Amino acid sequence: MKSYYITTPIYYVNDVPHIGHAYTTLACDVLARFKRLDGFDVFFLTGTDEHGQKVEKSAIAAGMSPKEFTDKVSANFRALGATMGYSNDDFIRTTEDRHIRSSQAIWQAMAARKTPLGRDNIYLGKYDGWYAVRDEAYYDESELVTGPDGKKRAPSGAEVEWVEEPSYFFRLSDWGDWLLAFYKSNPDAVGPATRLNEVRSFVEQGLHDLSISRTTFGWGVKVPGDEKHVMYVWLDALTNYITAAGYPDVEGEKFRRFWPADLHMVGKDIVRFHTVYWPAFLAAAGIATPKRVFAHGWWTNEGQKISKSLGNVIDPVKLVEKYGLDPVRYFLLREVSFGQDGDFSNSAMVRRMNTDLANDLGNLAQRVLSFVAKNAGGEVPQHGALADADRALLGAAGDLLVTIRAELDQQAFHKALEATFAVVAEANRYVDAQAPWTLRKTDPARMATVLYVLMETIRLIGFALQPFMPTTIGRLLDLLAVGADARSFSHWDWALKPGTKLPAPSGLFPRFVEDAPAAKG
RNA sequence: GGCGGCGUAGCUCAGUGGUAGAGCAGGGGAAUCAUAAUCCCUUGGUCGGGGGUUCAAAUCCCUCCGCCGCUACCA
Repeated sequence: MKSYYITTPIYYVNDVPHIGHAYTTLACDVLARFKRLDGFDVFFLTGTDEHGQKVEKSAIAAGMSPKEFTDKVSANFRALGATMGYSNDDFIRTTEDRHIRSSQAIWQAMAARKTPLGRDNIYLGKYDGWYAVRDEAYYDESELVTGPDGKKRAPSGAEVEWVEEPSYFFRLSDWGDWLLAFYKSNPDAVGPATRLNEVRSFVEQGLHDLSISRTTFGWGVKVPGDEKHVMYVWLDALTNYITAAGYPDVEGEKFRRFWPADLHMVGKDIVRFHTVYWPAFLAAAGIATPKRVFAHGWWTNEGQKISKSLGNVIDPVKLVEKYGLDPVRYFLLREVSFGQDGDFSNSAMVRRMNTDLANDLGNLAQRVLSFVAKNAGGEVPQHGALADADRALLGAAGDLLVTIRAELDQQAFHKALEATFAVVAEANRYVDAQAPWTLRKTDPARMATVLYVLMETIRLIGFALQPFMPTTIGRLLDLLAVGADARSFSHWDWALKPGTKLPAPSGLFPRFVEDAPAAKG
């Protein structure tokens, strides 16, 4: 059985879950569900990133130990998973023992090996720079401004001071040529293509060595052999992807089956960590690199950039409460070309719900199924010989699997949905052209064939949409009396059996009607 | 500043040399199985401005204008 390993980033516990987190994991969930239906042995991973100075400080501020704090906030992300219907197979936390072992192991593997230029991958140096205590951040000399009092200040206005601390470094500067060769021989390693261009030009500028340890705080993975240091959060965080695959047990069945990962899904803000640092870390440790990293875009809210200070953060839980889970899942992956930025607006959401889901798909199912219930005895109709129009429609529906498989392998969710809804539209045209309400009087046998063709088409549409809207489509397949054991793509060509008793039809995608503006007073 | 991308119908976008396209929105009609849903027809663009190459350019080249992304160690 072919394997498929897909990951979300691990989410930083200092954040409150928002639409961005929900979106990334949703995209992975759809791919994971699709691959399972398509016969793959899927490993779908998400989790939380729990180390670092900010977490330590937040815990103190909340009057908790870091462990208590992270237990609490990590649970918020698990809760989001339940709300959104995610099907992840594992949920990793970087504070787990398995991950600490794994992080220390990759450090040692990197330390034991040489760069392409024959030098040590890791060396002890000192990390220095202009540090703003207020901002808890380092600034480059070029960013600083000197005030009238002669003091250097950060762009934020905070005073900076020159600080030095001992730090281990990763000799990233030796890996530039290797990375460029990597991109060249693996053009699919980074998507969309525009991100690959950016990353390549970044690497072409030349790479600096990377500080990979800190001594100024303690909430992290201890550096093996020098416990005054904790590992740089990104090295720790990225390593989660191999931890969950069983690292350092590289001979284990799980690691051999799932590593290298098929896809790391990320937001566009963390492309560099995943396409420069991560491959370099892995190569330095002698571990295979992931097959693909895909970066999606950001959402705006009613045309406005989303920010905490504007107070327009989108809470996915509220969206689901208002519009329902499956419509939200559909909208997020249909509305924008995946990889691009997109805008969330109430009007666009409602338009998708009512036009695509209620009018086109929901009404197609309803008009066909209720017609069958009333005029075909409430069972799968017995079909006769197929006419050209029948074969055309069934052919279009049958082709969907090949189409959406190809689109989803390129993370083109919107195109997969577009292709599927083109068949929905074709089916609606077919209903009008065949007019079963007329055939009922003139040619009942032909009517039965038409209804059968429509039911089969709806079954295939449902199959294609299962990963996107699992709950509602599950109900649709129930209405078609497709057994739970007959819904994987190995049953794509399976056909409905005439005479099968059908349950009473019921609506699947209600129209969304805005609440009437509440009368004041 | 450097590198890259974008600017096509009211809106969102497809279209990389050969008589301008889709969806939604707008207008008209048909049908009546259905969640007043569906189906058909239709209005609408000097393809950001200018110049050039070519028998022919949204599509190639130059230039100008506007917008956006990246340009390192916060997750």
